[in-house]
Amino acid sequence: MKMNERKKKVLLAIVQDYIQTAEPVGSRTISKKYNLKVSPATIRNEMADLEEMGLIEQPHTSAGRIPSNLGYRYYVDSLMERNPLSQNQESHIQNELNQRLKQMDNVILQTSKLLSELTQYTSLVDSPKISLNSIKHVQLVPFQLQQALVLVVTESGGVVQRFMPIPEEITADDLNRISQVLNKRLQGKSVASIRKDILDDIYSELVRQKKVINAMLEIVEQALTAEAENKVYLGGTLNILNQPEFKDVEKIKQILGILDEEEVLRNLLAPTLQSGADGITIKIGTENKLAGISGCSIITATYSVEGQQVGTIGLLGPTRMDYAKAIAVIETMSKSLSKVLGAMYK
Amino acid sequence: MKMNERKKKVLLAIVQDYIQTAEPVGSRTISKKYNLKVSPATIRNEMADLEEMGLIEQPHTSAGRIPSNLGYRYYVDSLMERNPLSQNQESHIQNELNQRLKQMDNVILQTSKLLSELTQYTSLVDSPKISLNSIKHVQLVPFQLQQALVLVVTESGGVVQRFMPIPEEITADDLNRISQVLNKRLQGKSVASIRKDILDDIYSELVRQKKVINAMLEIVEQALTAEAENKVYLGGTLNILNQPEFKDVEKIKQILGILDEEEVLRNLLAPTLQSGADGITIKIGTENKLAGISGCSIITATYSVEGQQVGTIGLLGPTRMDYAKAIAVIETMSKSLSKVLGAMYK
DNA sequence: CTTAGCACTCAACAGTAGAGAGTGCTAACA
DNA sequence: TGTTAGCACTCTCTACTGTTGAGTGCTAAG
Repeated sequence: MKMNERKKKVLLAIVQDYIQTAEPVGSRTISKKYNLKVSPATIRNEMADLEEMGLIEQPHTSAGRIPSNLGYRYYVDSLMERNPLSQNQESHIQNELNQRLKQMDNVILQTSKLLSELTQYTSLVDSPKISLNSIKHVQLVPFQLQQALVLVVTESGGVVQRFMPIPEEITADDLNRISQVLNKRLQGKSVASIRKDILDDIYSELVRQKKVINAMLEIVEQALTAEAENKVYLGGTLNILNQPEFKDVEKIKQILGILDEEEVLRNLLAPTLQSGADGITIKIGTENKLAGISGCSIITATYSVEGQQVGTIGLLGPTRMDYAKAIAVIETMSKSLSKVLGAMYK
Repeated sequence: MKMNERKKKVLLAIVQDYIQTAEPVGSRTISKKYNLKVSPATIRNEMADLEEMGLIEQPHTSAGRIPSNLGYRYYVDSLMERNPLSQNQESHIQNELNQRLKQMDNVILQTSKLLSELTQYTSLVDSPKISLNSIKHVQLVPFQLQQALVLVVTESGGVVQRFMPIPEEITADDLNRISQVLNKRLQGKSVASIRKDILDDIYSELVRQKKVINAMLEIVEQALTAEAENKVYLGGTLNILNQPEFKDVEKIKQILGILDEEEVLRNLLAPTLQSGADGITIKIGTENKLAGISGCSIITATYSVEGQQVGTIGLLGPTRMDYAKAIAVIETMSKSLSKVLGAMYK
């Protein structure tokens, strides 16, 4: 069976209409609304063919047709017009983003919010994983007897804090001195690159406090690897409840359960090999391995700093989502985000 | 109409049974299951009285009875046995809590998780608001040309970070010096108590950097008041979906919408005047002003450090919640939490 | 005061009928 | 050969109906 122009038009009409209405699309509707200039009967013939090809399906005998996963795929790959947002809309996003923030956490949070607001889908954004997460500043703050707060500021602007027990005999002054030495030696180094020679240097400068230093380095290492395991921000979680396909409490439970598990989200965002030239990946329906979201699609795009991909943003919606719009928005958004972050790291 | 012993027993039976089954309770059930030793007919008479008194109601003519809000209130105030958890269970909670954590954020988070796990309701915990949120340590970290990271550690162990622009001529050494001076002068002070004389001292020590210092103090102030506006942690948000009264998507949307707004949650937790001697407040059904949760009850308890109330923990469930258990758990939990926090602040 | 008996009410369920949407097939037409 | 009108058919959806069962309120007897 070959795909001719009219078949394409019919499929396009079905997908578009179904995306809009969430109702099966009948032959008459297509004939009238999308003026194909042929009668419903002809459309029906084409639809029978399309069904045979696996691109559309019938929920039940006397219903209209809805796109199959394959149908969406064909639509996304070949039919859909991918018109990027207009200059206007694009600069609107950039402005909005610029306006909303000052701080790292905030950039990500606001990106996520903006994404979900613009699309009415659920947005996922992971925080940038700056690969060379090296140390900018280390500080030991005396807290109470035998307890200190370890502060580590990373190159990426993140701050990690941990409490740490210290021996009684260490004074506040000691802590200060240790901080200074550590700073001198560790600044700009990534944890991985802290080698024995550096350690030896440190030890020789601070003979007495070897134990404290070791304990602390352990904490620093922990902290940095923990930070590297980046957080995923969610926006518009509840938007998904507005979709008619989620009228069932069981489904709601399932999807919200998934959104509650950060680990799972991280996997969802993990960009796939086959991401298009523009870094955009689209996973349709059952293409997602995860059972609970077989009725959903996920669109992801990566964002970068200085040409290096550092994170991913994504949109989660029903399989019947407005791909054209979602893609346009996410594309613009990833660009804007890259720009903002680029400026921050200068 | 007066409340006699038998009426109380009938009401108790109705409340308990309904809490368990979520089904209207009939006269026969009560007679059989709660062996009151009188016939259903007698029970029916009593029920008619109870209904007249507004303590129970009938969803429809031929259904059993369910407790009204007033009925729950009577139950909670006069009928319910408030047996605290056994030694065993109590120490279990304390252990569990001890085991789970090291760090402040963590204490609160884990408390919230534990609460919801134990009760299967949704838990709310606000982070402790240590009233004298004074400054423990201030640090300016040079970040890039003309940008520095301001770190403020508070007495409560919180760390706040902000970026801040700095004039070009200020060097890293300058920043260090400023940090040192500020630390000397500000340590132990709450923002409110930073008076002009302290400022003058600082200015006189750092004549050249007046502008930077002012900008920075502003940031510090902002940061601390922001931290004081404490975060509310949620646990088991989805538990509420397991309750049969939330089978309706609209209701789900409403309640989850509410749980999404931190501001609202803070209000829900705000302990009320009439909190009992033990610091436990119970709001039943429409006693909550907020429309969306008129079908829910909220139990809150305060927790304290060194005798001072510093925060609130709460449980949100359907009006038909297991008050006895919820109260017992929350009571124990607030004690445990106080203990853990007390130890942390020593 | 308690209880048995009884008529009554109402929700829930299953079954049925009719309407409406949409199809597939066939035969006629261009 | 492709297109179209016509028509029988299928299936969902809704409204209506009757039935069942739980539970009540009332009355009169114990």
